[in-house]
Amino acid sequence: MKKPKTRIQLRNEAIILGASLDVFSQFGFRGSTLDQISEAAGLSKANLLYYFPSKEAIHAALLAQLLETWIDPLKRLDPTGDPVEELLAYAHRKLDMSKRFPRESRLFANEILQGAPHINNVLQGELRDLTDQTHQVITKWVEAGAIRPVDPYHLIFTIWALTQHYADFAVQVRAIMGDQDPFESAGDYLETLLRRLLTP
Amino acid sequence: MKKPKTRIQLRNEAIILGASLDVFSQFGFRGSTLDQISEAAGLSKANLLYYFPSKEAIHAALLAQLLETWIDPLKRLDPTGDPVEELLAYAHRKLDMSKRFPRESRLFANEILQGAPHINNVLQGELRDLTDQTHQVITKWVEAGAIRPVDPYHLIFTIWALTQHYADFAVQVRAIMGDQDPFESAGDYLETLLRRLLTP
DNA sequence: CGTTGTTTTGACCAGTTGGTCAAACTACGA
DNA sequence: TCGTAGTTTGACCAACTGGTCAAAACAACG
Repeated sequence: MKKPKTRIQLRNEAIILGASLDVFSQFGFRGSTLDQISEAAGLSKANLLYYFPSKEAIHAALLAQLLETWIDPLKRLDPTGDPVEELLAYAHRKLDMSKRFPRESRLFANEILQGAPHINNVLQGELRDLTDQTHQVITKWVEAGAIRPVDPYHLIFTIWALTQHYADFAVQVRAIMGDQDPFESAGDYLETLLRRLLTP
Repeated sequence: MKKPKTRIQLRNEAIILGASLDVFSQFGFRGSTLDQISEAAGLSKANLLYYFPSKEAIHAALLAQLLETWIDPLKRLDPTGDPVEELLAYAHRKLDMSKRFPRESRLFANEILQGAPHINNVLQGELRDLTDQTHQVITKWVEAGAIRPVDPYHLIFTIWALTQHYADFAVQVRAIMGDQDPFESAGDYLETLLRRLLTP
C-alpha cells in the first residue's frame, strides 16, 4: 500500500526539515514564511509544497520529530539507581541535548511561549504523567533520606530551566561570556550545584 | 518645542502599548500583526498608526520601556552587603518581576530567541558591563570565603534561567503543577537552593 | 530508444500585511 | 458660539502570504 520513498524524496525531505528548523526555531510558526524556508532550503516554494502539503504540515513534522527525543532523557531516570547520581546523569543528558540540538530547544521554547497551541495535549498528557512519576520517585528519595528535602517539581524545573537556558538564550550567554564556550564549564557547574543542593 | 500630551493621547498610547505587549509577547515581532493589536486595543488600525508611526515603533517603545526596568534589579545588588543575603535578595527581586510582569519577560525571551536583532547593542553594552561588574563582586566574595566557590557567570545564569522560567514557560509549568500557584513555593525553593549552593 | 512515473517550475490566485490619505468628526478654550 | 487643534475613520494601495495548477523537465527502466 505505502509506496517506498525515492532517494530524492528522502534527501529533499531532510533538506526541507533542516531548513525549516532553522527558520521556525528562530521566528516561531507565525513569524516564519514559506519563502524564508524555501530560500534556506534552496528549493522553490512550489517544490516545498510538493513534499509537504502545507506550512502546518512541515511544522507538525518538526514537532513530532522533536517530541520523540525531547522527553526521552527523563524516561531513562532509574528509580532504583543512586539518587544523586541519577539526577546528575539526567541533568547531564539534558545539557548535552541543549548543546547538540539548540535549534530544537528553541523550537520548543517558541512553541511554549506562544501558548503551546500544537502540543498542549502532550504537555497535559504524556509529559504530565511522566513528570508525576518522577515527582513520586524524588519524593521517595527524600523520604528515605537519600537526598536532602527539596520540592520535586521545582527541582525538575531547575534542571530544565538551566540546561535549556544555554540553548534558548545563547545570544545573551554569548554576549556576556564572550568567546568562552559556555558548555565547557556548564557541566561542572551543574554538577556542583546539584551536589550541594541534594547531597545529604 | 515639545508639545504637551493630551489626556486622550496618554490614554490611547497606554492602551496601545498594553495591547501590543499582549500580542508581541506571545507571537514575537514578526508573528504579530497590526490587526491583532488593533483588535486587542479596541482601536482601528488607522488609529494605531496615528499614535505610532509604524509597527516597528510600537515594538521599539515596548522594548525601551522594558529594558529600563529589566536590568534594574541587578543594579541594586550591593557589593558591601552580606553576600548570601544580597544574592538571595536579587533572586527574589527577579522572581518578583517574573510574577508581576510575565508578559514583559516573554517579550524579552522572544527577542532573544530571534537573535536579539533590536537589542544586541544593549546586550553587548550595558548588560555586559553590568554583568562584568557583578562577576567581579562575586569573585571577590568567593576569594574572601564569604560564599563557597562557584562560577559567577553560571550563578547569574542560574538566577536568570530559574526565575524567568516561571514566566516564559508558564504554560508548561501550569500543565505540570496544575492549579498550584508556582510562585507560592518558588520563593522558598529558590532560597533553599541558593543557601545550599552558597553558604560556606 | 521510448514510455512511464517522478520531480521541478513559473504563472497565477485570493486573502493578508503594513501603511497612506483625505475627509469627517470631536474636544475645548476664547 | 465659533474656530481650531486634535482625533477617528473607511477607502485604498503595493507588497507579501500560503497555496494551486498545468506544463515542462527529468529519471529510470525495459
